[in-house]
Amino acid sequence: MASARRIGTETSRTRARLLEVTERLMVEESFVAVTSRRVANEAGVNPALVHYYFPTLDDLFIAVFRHRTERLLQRLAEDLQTDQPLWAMWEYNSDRTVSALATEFMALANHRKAIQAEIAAVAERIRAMHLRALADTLERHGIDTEIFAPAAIVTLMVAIPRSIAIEEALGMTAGHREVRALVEHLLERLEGPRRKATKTAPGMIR
Amino acid sequence: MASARRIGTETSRTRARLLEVTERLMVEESFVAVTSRRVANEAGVNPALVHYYFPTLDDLFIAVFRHRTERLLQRLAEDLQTDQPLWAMWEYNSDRTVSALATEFMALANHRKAIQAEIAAVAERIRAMHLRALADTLERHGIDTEIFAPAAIVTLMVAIPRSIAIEEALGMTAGHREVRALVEHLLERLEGPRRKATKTAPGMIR
DNA sequence: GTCTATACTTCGATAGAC
DNA sequence: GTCTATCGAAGTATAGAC
Repeated sequence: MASARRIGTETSRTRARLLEVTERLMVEESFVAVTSRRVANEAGVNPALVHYYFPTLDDLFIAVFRHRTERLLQRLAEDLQTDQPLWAMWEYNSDRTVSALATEFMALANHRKAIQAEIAAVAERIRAMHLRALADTLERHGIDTEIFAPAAIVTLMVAIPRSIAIEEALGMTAGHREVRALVEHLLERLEGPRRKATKTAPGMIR
Repeated sequence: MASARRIGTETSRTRARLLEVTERLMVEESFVAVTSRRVANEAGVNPALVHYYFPTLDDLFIAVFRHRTERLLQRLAEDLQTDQPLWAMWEYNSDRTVSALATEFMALANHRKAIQAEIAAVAERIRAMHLRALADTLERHGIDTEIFAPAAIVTLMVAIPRSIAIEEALGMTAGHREVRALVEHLLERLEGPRRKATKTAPGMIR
């Protein structure tokens, strides 16, 4: 019997609030801002309570990651089951909250190895989902998949909006409008104009 | 008279060593690993000495940034003065040390506002250099600059290798080879095969 | 479920001796 | 130029009262 330490239930409202606060801190500031004291203050509770629900900070970070990931994977799976998977990827990854969180978690993984494996696994899983949704799309549109390999397209649909988001957070703007115009021009040529009412999610870049 | 605190000279060998160690820590671990104690240990000196050369950690980070930036801007300026500026941008940004440092400094800027302005300014300056070098290249090659705007191309030449570098640090590999092949195929069509002996700098990704 | 109290660690920074 | 010594702040984490 190692430890009889108590841990709060997963359905607690307070626990949910701690997750919210942590995620917000990561998006608005950085993962460095996430400390048990800071999270507790923002949530209006005592610091010790953070450790009651999440024994270590790694536990807290991983809980936030899983909580977010579940919702996102679900939404993404639905989005990809249309005839415009490329448009869906592009919009999904252009969501400001999505890209900001992804960036912070990747930076976090650089110095918390316990988290690295989990993040990489989910990222690869998302990439696989993307690839599957794109499997026949390119051939159907008569693309030379020798050069424009599906794996390359998928990687670009993530890489481009993520880099742009990072630069925007820094206050840079040069070239962003032009890149978006270029990509969307190509998407239109491939999949036609974006149909579906783009319910601009909160956190959308523009 | 606010403070008569002493500060070490800029030509000191110890100071240079502290800069080296800090940069290495940022590349190999993360900016979070940079503490006065850690830097001092790695450099084999006393922690107080770090504060002798760099009164605050912000001073240290900014010194590293400027030191690196000077060398890189110089190298970049030379590289761009050829007839293969796109190839030069691509290789420059594919340098592992360059992209890792850029990423860390951007993450650092997220929670040290004193540093944000300086980083953004240099980043915009580099982008402007890129743009200038590319000004006539695209038209000369008969590219439709209405769609393939120079600003978009430049942004992509930075965004793509940087995102790939971040993913690689995480242990991801999917799609990277294919993206490189695609981009380099397009670069060949535009500027011909890469000439110049690519003196693969230390830190090059592959 | 929440808080008080507290142990322990690490960090940034400074004064002053050598 | 470098080190010893030290302060105060902030961090993680735990035990135990309520």
